[in-house]
Amino acid sequence: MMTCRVVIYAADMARWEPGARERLEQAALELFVEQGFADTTVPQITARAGLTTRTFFRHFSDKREVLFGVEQDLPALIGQLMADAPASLRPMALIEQGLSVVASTWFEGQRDHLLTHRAVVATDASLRERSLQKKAILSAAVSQGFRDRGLDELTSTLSAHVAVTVLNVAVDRWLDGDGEAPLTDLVRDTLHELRGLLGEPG
Amino acid sequence: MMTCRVVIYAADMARWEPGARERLEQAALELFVEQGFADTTVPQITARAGLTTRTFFRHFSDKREVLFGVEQDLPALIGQLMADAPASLRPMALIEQGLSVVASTWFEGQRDHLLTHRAVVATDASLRERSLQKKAILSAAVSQGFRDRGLDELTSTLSAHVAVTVLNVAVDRWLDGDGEAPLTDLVRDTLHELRGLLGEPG
DNA sequence: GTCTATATCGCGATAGAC
DNA sequence: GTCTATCGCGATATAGAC
Repeated sequence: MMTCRVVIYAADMARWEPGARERLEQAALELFVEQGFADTTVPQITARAGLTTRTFFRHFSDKREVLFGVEQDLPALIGQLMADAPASLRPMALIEQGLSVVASTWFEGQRDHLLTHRAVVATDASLRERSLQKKAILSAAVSQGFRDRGLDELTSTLSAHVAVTVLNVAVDRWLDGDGEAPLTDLVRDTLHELRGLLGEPG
Repeated sequence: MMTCRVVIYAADMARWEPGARERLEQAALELFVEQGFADTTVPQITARAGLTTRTFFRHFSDKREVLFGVEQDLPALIGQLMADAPASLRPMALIEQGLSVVASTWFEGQRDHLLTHRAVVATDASLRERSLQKKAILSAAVSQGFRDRGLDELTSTLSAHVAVTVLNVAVDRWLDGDGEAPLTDLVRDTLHELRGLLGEPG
């Protein structure tokens, strides 16, 4: 058995410590780093968090989801961002500007945590799969944002793919690098590279 | 790879009815259409195919995978296609040409089956997730193909994303439409739209 | 081919917040 | 009182071990 952080649940105390969800997320991440995702059971996670197995599944639809709780707000935030932008902005201008904002408000300062997170996700196929789903959800939100701005279906879909791809590629470059270059610069550069690629004769 | 299947069964093929894999795929698809993916158990599938549960998991790593057996060869085929193409072809030219070939050799004639397949996948979140993984595998293969042609990491990654996105969007348009327009035309048009989008000022 | 772990989820009871 | 979070028990199917 590992260290069971048996946090005091004395009779006179409140029945539950607050922040069950956060405790589950932290306990899970710790255990995944220590022993791997597949070798960690949900009962182990809940034991460390001082909760029961049943409670885990009320907070997270499955074992993988405990690693992606933070990303849940990103689609809504981006939707807001897109709705607030001037209606006159053309798609590519909105993408460039929006990604810059997201890079500096959402990702900046999270590099260490993202490195840990990415390393854990990389170890397991089912986690990589879930990670892809999160990106698809983001893409769908961006696409919806474009449609709400009056763009047609096709342009919205393609614009969303461009935006999410550029962001993902830029984030990966950011994490692979030494952390010196700001993510915003890498976003701009990645977008520039993509433009150059598409501009070539074909 | 599934080469192990061939090796194991080759020695004593007569003992088994041939086409176990195909029977499992067909039985599964039928049952998924009839009662839904989640409400269909692996024992139900194997019962219809006249096999045991254990056999199912020898052929498919999990229940979802039975729907994606066909896509298994696509990455290798595309890798071959890219290796055979003239070294002088620029990335975008290769994409345009390669997608045209794939559209006419791989997808053409499969529209009805793809419609059924897409409808089943759309009903279940875990299937949509697996579908995304297949697309990511394809993207990785394309990216590798570009790297093998001497392109740098970034260009390869972006080119692969462009190729796979254009193909996926075009296929979706093809399936959504009335089937009159050939997929190759939709691929060309989708690529043209993407070019126009990226060419805009930003 | 058999056996088993454990992910996942339905149900009823309970405890505290409001 | 209602509402929500938690617990405890139990059932089933997937998926992997032997």
